[in-house]
Amino acid sequence: MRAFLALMFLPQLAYERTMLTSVYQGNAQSAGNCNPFGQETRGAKQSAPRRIVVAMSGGVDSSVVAGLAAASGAEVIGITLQLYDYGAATGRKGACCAGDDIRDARAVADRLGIAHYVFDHESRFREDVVDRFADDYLAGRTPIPCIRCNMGPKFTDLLAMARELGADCLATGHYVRRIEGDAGPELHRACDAARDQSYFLFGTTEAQLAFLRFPLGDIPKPEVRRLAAELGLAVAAKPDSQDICFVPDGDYARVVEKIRPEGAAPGEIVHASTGALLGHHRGVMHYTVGQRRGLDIGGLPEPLYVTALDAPNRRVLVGPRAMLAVGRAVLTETNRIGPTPQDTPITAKVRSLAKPVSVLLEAPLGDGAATAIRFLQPEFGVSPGQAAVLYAGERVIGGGWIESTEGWTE
RNA sequence: UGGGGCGUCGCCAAGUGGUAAGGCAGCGGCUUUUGAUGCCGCCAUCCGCAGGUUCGAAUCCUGCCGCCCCAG
Repeated sequence: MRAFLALMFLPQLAYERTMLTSVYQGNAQSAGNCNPFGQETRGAKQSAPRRIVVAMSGGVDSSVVAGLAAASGAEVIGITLQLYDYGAATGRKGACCAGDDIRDARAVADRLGIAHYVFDHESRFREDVVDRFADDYLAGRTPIPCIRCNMGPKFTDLLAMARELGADCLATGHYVRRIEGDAGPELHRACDAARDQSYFLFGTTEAQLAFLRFPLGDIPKPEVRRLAAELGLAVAAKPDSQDICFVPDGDYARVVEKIRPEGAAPGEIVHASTGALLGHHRGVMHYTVGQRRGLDIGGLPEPLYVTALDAPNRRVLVGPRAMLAVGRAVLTETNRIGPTPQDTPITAKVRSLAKPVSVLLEAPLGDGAATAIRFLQPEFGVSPGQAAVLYAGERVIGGGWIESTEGWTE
């Protein structure tokens, strides 16, 4: 209510409120509800939340979520987790949750007239995300810290804080849709396909999903920026975050080496099929399956790609592109969201930027169990440590971590 | 030191008189809330060195240097 009053006294508010209202109505049409923060039960009476916690990273997206929450009339509490505090993060573009971003989040909260808390989450983030990130690379895997961050600091820790604060829900700026289905809340791809972030949220449990709200799932990104501008938020033109937030300049290897110096142990580059010694490398952590650049091996008629990493022996295995074709992948730590369809085709994404491809699921998902997927067409560049996210149409039905792969055979 | 062959960008390699292809590697950029892939751009004023012939040579001639093979 405080936020609502604050907005009311802003001079240009009349126009803003009209515009915001139209956004809600747009939501209502596409998602079957009239309040992006409420229980999205089809046709049922809405239970409007009275207290909303918004995860504020300091970026445009979560700032707009805070603005939408404030305009809904609920009491809004913005929370920013300070995840790391590298000096290099200050003033850097594309970062989040540190330095200037925390100040940006605070400024947005002030502008909206909502409460804002910053919690020091550095040690937890380091353990759950950064250290694990480094260890994965040392083990020859290619980690996705953004997914670990969503699963831990954001959807476990921050969500718990929200509950403790008596919130009715936790809203984030992820581009993904939460739709109330017959069997409970479902996770769907964002309307703005180019912005869809469902890949990074496969680990969301059903219990977490019940408490989460993603108001941006129905809104195209340009519209979000326009909303930010019309709300008078200073972050309206702030560059999108990209790369890994805790890696200052895209040089992730430097971060890994700082945490685990042994990651720089050199080794051999050998041909995956002939075993021939082709060169040397300066650490397995510099490579991932499917990678072409950085091998520094010339003189061949066609390029070489990394086909596998043999961490125990510190060897990088390489071969022609054809050797990257994968037919099956074993998944571990699987999560299931909603019912797994029995007669609907299942597709999988093995990386964020990829069209979903048809797969067969060999065993049930969920509860951390292991299973495997079989690709109907060869899939290239599948790396252990990455996530395989499964879809039934637009709905995320779960996913798991790629433990190992098998080559494609006809 | 008799015979033969070869020396063109980091690597492979086309080009045998008309003014240096291409591939690999590398570098830069685009794309991208993971790592990659992909795409685009850049990358030998110079062809082992020194002379000569010619309007003009990496391409012809001579010498030297280096490497390889065969023969000792």
